[in-house]
Amino acid sequence: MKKHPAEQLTEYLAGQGLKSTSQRDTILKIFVDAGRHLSAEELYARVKKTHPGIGYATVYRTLKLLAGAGMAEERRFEDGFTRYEFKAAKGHHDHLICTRCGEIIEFENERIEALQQDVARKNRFLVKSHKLELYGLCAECQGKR
Amino acid sequence: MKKHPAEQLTEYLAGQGLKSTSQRDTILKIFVDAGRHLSAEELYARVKKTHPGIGYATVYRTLKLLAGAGMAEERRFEDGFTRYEFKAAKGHHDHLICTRCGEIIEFENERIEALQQDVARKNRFLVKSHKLELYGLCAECQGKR
DNA sequence: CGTTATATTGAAAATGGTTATCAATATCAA
DNA sequence: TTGATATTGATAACCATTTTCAATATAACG
Repeated sequence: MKKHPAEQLTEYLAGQGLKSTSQRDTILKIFVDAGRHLSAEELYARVKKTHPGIGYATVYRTLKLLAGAGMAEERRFEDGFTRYEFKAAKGHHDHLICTRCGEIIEFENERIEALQQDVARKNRFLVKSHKLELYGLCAECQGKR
Repeated sequence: MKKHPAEQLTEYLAGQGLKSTSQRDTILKIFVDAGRHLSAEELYARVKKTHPGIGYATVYRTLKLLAGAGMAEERRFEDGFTRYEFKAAKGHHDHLICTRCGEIIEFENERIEALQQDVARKNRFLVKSHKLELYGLCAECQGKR
């Protein structure tokens, strides 16, 4: 049975001998509700609106914590920004990134994954993870000049 | 007729109304000779050995310049380091990256590229560039614990 | 319940890679 | 040569992210 993110976090903290705090719960909730691909700064901005008392560092720390707990993934896109993505139980996926408006579209393609394994095999390489990003213009932005 | 990198750079500089300098020539030569995937810091270290007078900033600036000239490509890998890759006339390729020893193996696979286009088409996305990186252990490192 | 050891917090300082500043210098067209 | 200007080296500035540290909150224990 799948648990709420909040419970997941609580269990993780207990298991690690760490403590539950209202800040962590708050940040997690806002992170999950916000959708995906948030930078620490963006998340902090959202947190600040309803919880002005929470500090910048705590947002950063919590994001790292969530990554450690396997609940968030840290991603560096080619534009230089590091963003975090909430990691539900859903499978691996890759990204289409619009370089004009910043939109990020997710996709998965198991044939590509299979071919990646072929490549790895030929190089006697053991793949642990991968990253595939296609940069260009989304449908919207192709019309604009 | 293909030109030496040095000539390429000279032509680019002249075309842009910029000036040729011994520092730029030196840095370019060392960059090209060094192989690929150098960080600015690594390149600076090599430059310093034979040309202690050349400054840190000049290495950074020259790398940016080369990127602007289309002679180098800036790449951010997931480990957080930005590296530059000398860009010869050779086609696009992707990377296998060993997370233990840092080795970087290049590969190309046109079937993967074709599938990427399929994905893009389905999303009405116009791909300008892409990045595919497989992280894991190289043959060497799989043996070690 | 209080107590207590210790994890966490917020604010601010520190860090690390990269870029900007600036006076001195080199380049190149005239 | 000269002169306008691009470039350089040293250093300060930047900016996102981390670390530090004293104050505070948490959770286990008595």
